[in-house]
Amino acid sequence: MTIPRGSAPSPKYQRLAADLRRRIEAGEWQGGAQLPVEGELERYYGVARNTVRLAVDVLVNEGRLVRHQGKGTYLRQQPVLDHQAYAPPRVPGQRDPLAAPTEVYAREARAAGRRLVADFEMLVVRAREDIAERLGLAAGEAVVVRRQLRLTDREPYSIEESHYRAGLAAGTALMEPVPVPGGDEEVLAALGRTEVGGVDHLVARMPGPEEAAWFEVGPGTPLLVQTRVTYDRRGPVRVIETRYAADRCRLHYALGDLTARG
Amino acid sequence: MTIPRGSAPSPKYQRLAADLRRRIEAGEWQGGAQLPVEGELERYYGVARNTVRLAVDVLVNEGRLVRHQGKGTYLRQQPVLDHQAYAPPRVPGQRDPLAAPTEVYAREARAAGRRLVADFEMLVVRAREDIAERLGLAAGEAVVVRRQLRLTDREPYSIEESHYRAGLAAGTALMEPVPVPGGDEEVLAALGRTEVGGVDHLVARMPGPEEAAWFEVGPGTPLLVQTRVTYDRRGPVRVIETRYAADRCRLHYALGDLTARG
DNA sequence: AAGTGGTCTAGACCACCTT
DNA sequence: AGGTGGTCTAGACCACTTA
Repeated sequence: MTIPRGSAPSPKYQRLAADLRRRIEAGEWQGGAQLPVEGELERYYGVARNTVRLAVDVLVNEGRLVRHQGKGTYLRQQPVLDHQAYAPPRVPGQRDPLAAPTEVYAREARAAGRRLVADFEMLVVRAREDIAERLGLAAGEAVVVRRQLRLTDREPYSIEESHYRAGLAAGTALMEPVPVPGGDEEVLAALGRTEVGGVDHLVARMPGPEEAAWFEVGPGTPLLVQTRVTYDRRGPVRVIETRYAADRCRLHYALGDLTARG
Repeated sequence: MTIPRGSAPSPKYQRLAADLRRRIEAGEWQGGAQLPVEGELERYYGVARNTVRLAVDVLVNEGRLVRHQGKGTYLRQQPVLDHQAYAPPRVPGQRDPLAAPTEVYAREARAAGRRLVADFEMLVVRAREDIAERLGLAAGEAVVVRRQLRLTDREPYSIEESHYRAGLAAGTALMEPVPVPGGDEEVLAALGRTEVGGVDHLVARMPGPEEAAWFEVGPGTPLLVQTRVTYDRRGPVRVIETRYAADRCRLHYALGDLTARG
């Protein structure tokens, strides 16, 4: 047994995890480098293979390592893509859009030297309970969901879903299973329902199995979920829920008076 | 082997996890109820104990279950506490504070029927690289960190750290190891450095070992990290980094024109 | 003392990737 | 073919909680 005994946690696999964490932070392996294979760690630390795996599990769940079957265990590297979630209007009184058209994401990706593509889906479903409540609907009422699935350089990035009351979308381009060229805002404006205000709710949580599969994330990567309710004078217009793989994104909000700096 | 074979994932422990997930979602166990003990699952599904543990690991990492040594495995329940991270001024031209004094958190907790308490620490350290950059400092320059450790009903809730350039804090109440009664904003105002604008950066990530220990979270609970840089006309004033246990909080941002609704 | 989850071992075989 | 991580077993003992 060659594992350093820190003070507190006695379990062997935790001390092993702590030692690997220390070596990682000391920069022993750089970039997306491969760690020693399990057999080597087994011999080096003089423990059973399952103990090595328990230790590596800890670091995988912390988001530091990633395992690739048949290849090895690697340091994870995380290039993030920033997204401006909101900025107040530059000219007072002028309205900034509360929804970012795909073009905004594409521009942000381009600025980072990456290419963004998006798939589109339209579906009609019973509203989830929290969505119904925010739209002021009865539980189980139908909503139109317009979904954008975004990838940067083939890497899954976000799922954005706009939820509309079925009666609002009926008979408009919002029922078409294709994106509206100028963005859904254009349709809403034509309906006299221009969004002037909104509220964002932000939470982080671990993905469920379907989400983990779509985002291609294992344990150790949470989702960042942004839920925006937009309003006009008549009430709520839509709920936009956007889920991001948290290791690939950072959301920005500009606040207050920005003529200062920002 | 009594585990239902879904279609895709053949590994036994994954099918077992999927079946437990299904039973959880079907409401077989409610509230913070205890699941069958490992030995019982072992017999019921006809697998080895380690296989049961692998399956339960999956659900723990998804944040659905929590294990208590010597007691059992339980459904996790998550009462969240909402926090208004920002709202634009109600009267145009009037300034809303960009930092929420402890009193705001206390009021939000009270509204949820909980009691909030906070510990305070002041320390002088070399600035982290990203903090230095945002404050416009050279790498390794000293900063004053004023830290609020907040708990609701003894449950760890958030760690908020305000970072000030050492030269700014020198000779002021910001150097005192106690909270400023009216909030640090009062001191800044007296220095002629009233914050008028800011930018928030939001990310989610898994906690490191110290963070997991302080927040009393195991695997399956990410952190939500809010980093706010505030400005006045002369430049950046401070960086406020707030870390929340993501299962205990939800951040709100009010956007645009709120006279509409919200 | 009994019951629960936590740790650890030793070994087997499988699935995937590279050569 | 050989190496890597992935799965699974069977059994042992430890640590913590409750009665």
